[in-house]
Amino acid sequence: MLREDGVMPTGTTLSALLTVSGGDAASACRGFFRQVHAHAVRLGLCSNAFVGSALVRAYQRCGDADAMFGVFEEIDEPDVVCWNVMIDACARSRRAWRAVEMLSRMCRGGGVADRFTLVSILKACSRGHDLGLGMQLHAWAWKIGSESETATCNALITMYLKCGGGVHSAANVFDGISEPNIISWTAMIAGLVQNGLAMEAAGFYKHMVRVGEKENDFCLTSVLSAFSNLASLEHGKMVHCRAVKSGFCFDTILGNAILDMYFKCGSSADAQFVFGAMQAHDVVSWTAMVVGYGRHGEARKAVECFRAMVDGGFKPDSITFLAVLSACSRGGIVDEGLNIFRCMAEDHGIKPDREHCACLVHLLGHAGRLNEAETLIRKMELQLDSFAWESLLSACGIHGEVELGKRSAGKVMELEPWKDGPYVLLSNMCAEQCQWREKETLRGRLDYSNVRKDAALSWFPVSEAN
DNA sequence: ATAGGGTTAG
Repeated sequence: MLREDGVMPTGTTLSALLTVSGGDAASACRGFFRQVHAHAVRLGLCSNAFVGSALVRAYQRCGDADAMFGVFEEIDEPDVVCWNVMIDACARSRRAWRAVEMLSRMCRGGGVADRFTLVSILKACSRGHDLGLGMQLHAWAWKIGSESETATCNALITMYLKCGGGVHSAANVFDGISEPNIISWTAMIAGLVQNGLAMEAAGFYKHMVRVGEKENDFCLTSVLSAFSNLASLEHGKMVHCRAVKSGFCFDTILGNAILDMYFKCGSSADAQFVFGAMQAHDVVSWTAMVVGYGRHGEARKAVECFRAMVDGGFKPDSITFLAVLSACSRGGIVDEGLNIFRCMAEDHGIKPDREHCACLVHLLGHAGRLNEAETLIRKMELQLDSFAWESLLSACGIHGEVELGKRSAGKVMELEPWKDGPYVLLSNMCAEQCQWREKETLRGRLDYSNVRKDAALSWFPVSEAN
């Protein structure tokens, strides 16, 4: 409209345009942001601090890091707000340490960091798991007198709980907040769950409800992960009810957490119901369904779900593929699994990593297609990793394939000589095939090398990973 | 006129 009337937009107009069209689907706004950027270039407004910082924020929101750094460098004299916007954008990006680099550039240039800068650097610190830096930042908070300020404390709590600084330090910060808000409570609950303290997190939530703090969708998502970890269907259902009552249940992220909770608490029917009732799905929703069915041994349903997802135009990512492959592997659906593995690179452009390959080796191995499994490992150049070879070795044990078993065991011994597994598995295989002399040789090698078979403890809980 | 804290999938 402005352009049609012959009126020239100013910097104010442009920065307003960039901030108005924000919200959730910022990646869809990329084209629009570029148009505004082009106008700014034409009008010579890129050096303007307001336009520049709005452009940085816009490109950060749609995930275009290159453009983000590009527009920042065009700003003439970045003020503290420009630096803060840029530092925060870095902290949210995949390369969080860039935030710290930016901070030092800012200080070298004579800029003075403030409490907004501090919060962003804390965020970067949490993502980088740097407790040492985090504690220095805590000291800095005291220095500038924001040690009991809510936003600063919230960021400090997250930092302590994500960087392994101990629950006690986080709780201390929480107790020192003059006015804790819902974010403070959520930071504690989420952090406790992440530290394996789901019971404490649940207790914290109860306490929060008792003091009358009003929960929101973010908070309920964290609470759900606590009850999922506790496999407490009853409490999970209660949270689901609260989400429905408060109208939060239309949120996709919360819906994902609810259906995940139902799977983890053993009710795939409820999970399916929630999935059906959700207003919108994303990749996470679909992946959670595939994962859930797979865990419940419903491999067919997992595959159907995967197919429906692709047909519906959703783009599966590497986690989705791992989920569907592992469902096939557990359910013994060999050819379907092979097909999906093939289309992963060919149709979806996702390069299989070691876990995908290990999954497929397991799938082929257990179906007795041992040579195909060996070919796969060699083709994928996974020699540097013994994981796939171990999987093949155990399949050889099941199918009595001594020769291939020896080759696989040899690979494991070569790559990770400290492991006792291959010696034990192989010697048992030789015993079953009555190759007694080989068995004794192997046992002898086990004794001479530094490898010792761990003593078996019949009462010791065996973890799934072994 | 531009800025802050918390969330989901193996």
